Amino acid sequence: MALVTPTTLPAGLPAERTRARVERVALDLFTLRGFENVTSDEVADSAGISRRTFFRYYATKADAVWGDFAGHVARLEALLAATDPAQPVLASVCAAYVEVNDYPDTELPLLRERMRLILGEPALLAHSQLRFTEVDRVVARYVATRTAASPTDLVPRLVAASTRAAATTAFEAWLADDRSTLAPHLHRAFAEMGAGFPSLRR
Amino acid sequence: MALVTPTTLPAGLPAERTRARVERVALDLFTLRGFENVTSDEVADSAGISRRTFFRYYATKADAVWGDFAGHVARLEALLAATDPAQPVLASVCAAYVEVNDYPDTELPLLRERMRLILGEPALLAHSQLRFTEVDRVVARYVATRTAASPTDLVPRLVAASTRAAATTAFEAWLADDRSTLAPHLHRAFAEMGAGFPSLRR
DNA sequence: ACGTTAGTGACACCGGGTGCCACTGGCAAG
DNA sequence: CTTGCCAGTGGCACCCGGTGTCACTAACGT
Repeated sequence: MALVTPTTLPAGLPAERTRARVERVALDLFTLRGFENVTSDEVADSAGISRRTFFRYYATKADAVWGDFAGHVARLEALLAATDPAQPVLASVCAAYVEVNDYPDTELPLLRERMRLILGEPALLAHSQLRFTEVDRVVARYVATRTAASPTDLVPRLVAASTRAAATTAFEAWLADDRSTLAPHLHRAFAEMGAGFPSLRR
Repeated sequence: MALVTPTTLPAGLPAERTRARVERVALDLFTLRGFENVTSDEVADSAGISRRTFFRYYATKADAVWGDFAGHVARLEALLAATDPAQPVLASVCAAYVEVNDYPDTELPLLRERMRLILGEPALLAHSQLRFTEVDRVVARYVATRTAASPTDLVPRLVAASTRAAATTAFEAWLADDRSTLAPHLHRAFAEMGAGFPSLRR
């Protein structure tokens, strides 16, 4: 059959890096021709798997874009859990956001491609709401424990929702400028918000 | 045929209140059995129109839940445009949010049903992101003009995203307590955020 | 009486997503 | 080695949301 990368897989066990390959193919196709203009059939074919198998890997066409987002959320949760209790709550959340998004340089192009799709393609933007809800729950839980409140109370939810909004906005600003790095935008957004938007007190 | 509310419509001109009837039927069915468990066929049938016509009224099954949201956004925009320039920017945005959501008591049950669906049903929550983006653009434009910035700059976007996050959180808190009114939650959320979350400075 | 026009419903079609089943290969037990 | 189990796969049929097309019908102006 194939010498290096088999296009047709053996029907029995899957190749080890199938997921990674599918995600690369999906990202490239979506970036090239737009999320809505690429059918899941095409992605599956290009990755050398059947449509049925594609939907066993990813519950949704959109999910193929997100990579290991559950791991991302888990990392954030771990960072929050390991926070110094002496640090103010809001600062802890912002710091955790910054740290969890501190990717090595080699992964930055991939991250850009991913986020450009997620924030730029309407269908993916809509889907993102569902994914970000997981983040919000983690943050709200943390704030709740730190302030002896319930995760469903207004303040924990509010902190979760607004820090996430700030992070998303920072991402947009980052994407808008190809030469910039993410961290400064995150810091600026969090600083602005944490100080009650001092730059427009008039 | 029917004496009061014809189930089958004349093929020529539509009944005047068709849209209103469809929306009521849709809201009730979705609330009763869940958004995903009701097909657009059922909604159309129950409203006495064909599926095709349903999708001419609403681009999406989800859109049937939103009523005249474009009008809502337009009202918000008008409120912002009519704001006293002496008032601080952030305060103007918050005040506009409060005022545009000041519904008469008679419409409150409807609003609750609507928002409970939108924030509670995953598919509708995802869809909401697309609708809320319209709001964000309006708010960002206003902040941009007030601060002599571009609507795509970080601060205008940030203000839009975070005030909207605060408003959404207030809605959630309102929905969680059947006996409460919306305005106090909005005020609390905006006050918390505008002051940089003073309740967790530790 | 006539053509125009807006709105309607029926039909066929596409694409995302799912349930079901048959198959294939690896692996452990005999 | 053979047998049987098992996870992962692909094919198929199906459901549902959404769209393009077309024929029809009622209201309206001329």
